[in-house]
Amino acid sequence: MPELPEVETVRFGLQEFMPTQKVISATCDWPKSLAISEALMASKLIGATVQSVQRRGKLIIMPLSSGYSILIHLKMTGQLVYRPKSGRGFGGGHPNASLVDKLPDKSTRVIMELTRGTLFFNDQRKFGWVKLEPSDGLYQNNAFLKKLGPEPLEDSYTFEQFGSALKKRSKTSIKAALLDQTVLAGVGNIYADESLFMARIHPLTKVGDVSAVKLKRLFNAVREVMSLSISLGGSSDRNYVDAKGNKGSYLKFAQVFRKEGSACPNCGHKIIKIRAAGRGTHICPHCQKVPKLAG
DNA sequence: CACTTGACCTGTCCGC
DNA sequence: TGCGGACAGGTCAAGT
Repeated sequence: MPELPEVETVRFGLQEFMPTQKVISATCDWPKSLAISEALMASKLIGATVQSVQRRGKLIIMPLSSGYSILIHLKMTGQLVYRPKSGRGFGGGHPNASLVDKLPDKSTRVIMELTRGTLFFNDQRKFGWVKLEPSDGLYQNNAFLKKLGPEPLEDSYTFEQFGSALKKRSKTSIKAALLDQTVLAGVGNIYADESLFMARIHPLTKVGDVSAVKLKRLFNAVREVMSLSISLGGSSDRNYVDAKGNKGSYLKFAQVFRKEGSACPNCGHKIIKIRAAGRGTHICPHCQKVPKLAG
């Protein structure tokens, strides 16, 4: 579930704590979660200082003084939670003191000791990972970053970029195209469903059959939905929390996601759940209709 | 090449 | 109450 708004919320939280801290040690309970060789860890991670916390799509990037960058993908159930050493940072009164104090727990995969605190990478389903790659040329050399589409919330992102990326995917469903990280970066299942509802487009509509008016609506909807979610701290279903262990509140405002059986806020018809692009998909069958095929 | 499906995992929920 | 199976969803590999 961590999609762009959740990852951005995590990044924002970590940015407060991580820069200028030195990595003292890194240990893991599941080798795939910390995919860094012993030699690289010893020479480029331990003793290096974190310079900043960045995000590209759903990926967290932390450049180090060693010339390497820590890359972290949360995939579905990943959490990055920071705990300061006692007497600093959050203070005794912060609302998730109990959650943070319980770490590590059985889903903790990586523990990174820092100068002034500890970073926990928790990941119930073990799909996420922490890697280390050279900062120089990272965006050209990393296979994932190299083909990642534009950042939808950048001011420089245009409808023309959105439209031309979609032209190459005209035979696939609009939902599959939105989830394709090479079309645009950061949209996952929640925001795909929410923005398709906002734009009144059925998720199984072929990209080539979506009218120009609706495509423009969708372009705006993606940005609106994700901006709103960032302002609400993201979406917390089961697992997601931010760097301080706080949940996000966006799902309270969701119109269709996980709302099957309840009334559509636009027309009152019942929201239903279908399958599209291999994923559970939530629509209002009255507001979102597949266009009738000609002939 | 365009596109879809299965694998990677664990925890939860549902039906019997 | 226990057990099997479906499901959750980001990305890559493998398949059509």
